[in-house]
Amino acid sequence: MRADAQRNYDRIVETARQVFREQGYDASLDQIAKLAGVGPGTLYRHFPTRDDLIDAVMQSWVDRVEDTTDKALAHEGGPRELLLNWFEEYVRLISVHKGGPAKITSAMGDDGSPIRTKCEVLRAANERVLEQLRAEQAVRSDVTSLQVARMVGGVATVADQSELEDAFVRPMLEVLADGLLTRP
Amino acid sequence: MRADAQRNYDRIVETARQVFREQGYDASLDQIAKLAGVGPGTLYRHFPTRDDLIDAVMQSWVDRVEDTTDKALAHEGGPRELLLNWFEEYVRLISVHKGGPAKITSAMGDDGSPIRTKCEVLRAANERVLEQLRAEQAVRSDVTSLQVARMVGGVATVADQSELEDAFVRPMLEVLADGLLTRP
DNA sequence: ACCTGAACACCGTTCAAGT
DNA sequence: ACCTGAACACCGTTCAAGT
Repeated sequence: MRADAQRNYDRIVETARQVFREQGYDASLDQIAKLAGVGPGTLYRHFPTRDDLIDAVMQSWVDRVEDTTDKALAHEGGPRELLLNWFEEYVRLISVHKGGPAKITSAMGDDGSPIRTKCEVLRAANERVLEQLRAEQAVRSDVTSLQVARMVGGVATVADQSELEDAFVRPMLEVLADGLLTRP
Repeated sequence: MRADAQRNYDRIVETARQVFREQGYDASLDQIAKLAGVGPGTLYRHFPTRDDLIDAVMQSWVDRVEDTTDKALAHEGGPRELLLNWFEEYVRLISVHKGGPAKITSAMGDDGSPIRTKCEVLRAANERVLEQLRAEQAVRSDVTSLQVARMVGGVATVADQSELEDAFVRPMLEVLADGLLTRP
C-alpha cells in the first residue's frame, strides 16, 4: 500500500473509532470522512460498506475477547456463577459501541458478512465456556455456541436499544443461565 | 375531523400498512405519502413521527392479541407446553412487520413512546399467562411480565434481523421457558 | 382548517478529473 | 495508483401559499 493510502486508511479508522464511540455504529460516514480530512470517495475506496469499516475498527478489540474468556474460565465458584459472569462479560464486550449488539448478533452465523471473522471469535469464545461446562455435565449437551451467542446477544440488543441499566439486565441473564444448566 | 382530512388519514394508514408489510417498518415515509396521493406535509400533520404512524397501523391488530392470549391460556398439556406455545405466538404477533420486534421490544417500558399503549397490551398479555402459571406454582415468582416481554422480544429481534427459520427459534424459546419454570 | 409542493439540509454513492 | 470533490438520488422535515 502506498504511503499516503496507508496514512488515510489509519486516519479513517482512528476517526471512525472516536465517532462510533460518541454516536454509535450508525453515525454518518460523510462526517467521518470530513473529520478524517479525506474525500468521501477515499473512504469508499478503502471501505466499500459500513460493515467493512466497523470490522477494521473492531480489529484492535479481538485480543480483549481472548483475555476476557480466559479470566471468565478461571472464575471461582460453581458453574452457575461462572456462566453468569461470562454472560455479563460477553454483553460488555459486544456493547462497547451503540448498535453493536444488534449488528454483531444479527451477523452471527452469516458467512457472507464483512464482520464474520469477529463473529467467529465471539462464537469460539462461547464454545470454550460451553466445553468446560459440558465436561462437568453442568450444561445441557444439545445447546450450541451459536444459540448462546444469539440468546445473550438478544438480551444485549434489547438492553442497548432501551438503554437499560445493568441491574435490569442481570435477572434476564440469570433466566438464560438457569435454562441452560442441567437440573441438579 | 373534516371529511377530506379523514379520507387522507385513512388512505395514509392503509397505504402504510401495505408498504410496511412489503418493506418493513423502516420504509420511506415519502414513498408512502406519494402512494397515498398526498403531500409529504399532510403525512406529517397527521403523524408527527414514524412511530405515530406505526401506532395507527397497529391499531387493528390489538384485538388479535387478546384472542391469541385466550387461546394460549386454554392450551392442553403441561405448563411447559403452554408457555412454549405462548412464546411462539408472541413472537409471531410482534413479527408481522420486519423491524417490528426491535421497535416494540425497545419501546417496552418507555412511558414516552408513541406506541406505549400497544406495548402495554402485549405486556398485559404476558402478565395473564404468567398469572395462570404462578397460580400453579409452575413459574418463578420473581420474574415480571416486562422481563419476559424483553427476553422473548430479544429472541424475536435476533430472529427478525437474521431472518431465522422457526426451527432455529424454537430451541431458544425452550431455553427461556426452562429458565422460567420452577424445578419439578 | 387543511392541503400542496417547493425548498432545505443531510446522507450515501459514483465517477470524471486531477496528481 | 490513489485522491478529490462535484454531482446525483433519496430521504426527512418545514413552511409559505393556496383552497
